[in-house]
Amino acid sequence: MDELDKMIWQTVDAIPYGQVMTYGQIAISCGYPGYARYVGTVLKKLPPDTHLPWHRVVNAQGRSSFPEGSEKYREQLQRLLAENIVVNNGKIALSVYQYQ
DNA sequence: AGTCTGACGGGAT
DNA sequence: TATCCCGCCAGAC
Repeated sequence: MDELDKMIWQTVDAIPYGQVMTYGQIAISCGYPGYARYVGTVLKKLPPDTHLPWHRVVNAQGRSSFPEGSEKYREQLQRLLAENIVVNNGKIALSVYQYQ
């Protein structure tokens, strides 16, 4: 799955500022439908100091997949807000911010 | 080989 | 809208 890992990195790296993509959507665009969970495991392996915009990846419900209240959860929302993305009660309007 | 664990998703209720 | 439940898939044991 090393090739897939690279494709996922590239896909995430290509998400424009101010927009987001879902795990499942990334898996599909990489040619691996059904690999949403794997996208998550790949992002989890990223080094803490990565430059990849991992915060632009949310789940199909338009929410952060980190436990509410956790450090990562707050960091992701903070980064999204910094990109002028509106977050209502932890929810992001995919109809507005999802990158196609 | 069997079981459990996730940064998941979708359908049923 | 909110749970709940089940299918999904690689990886760690």
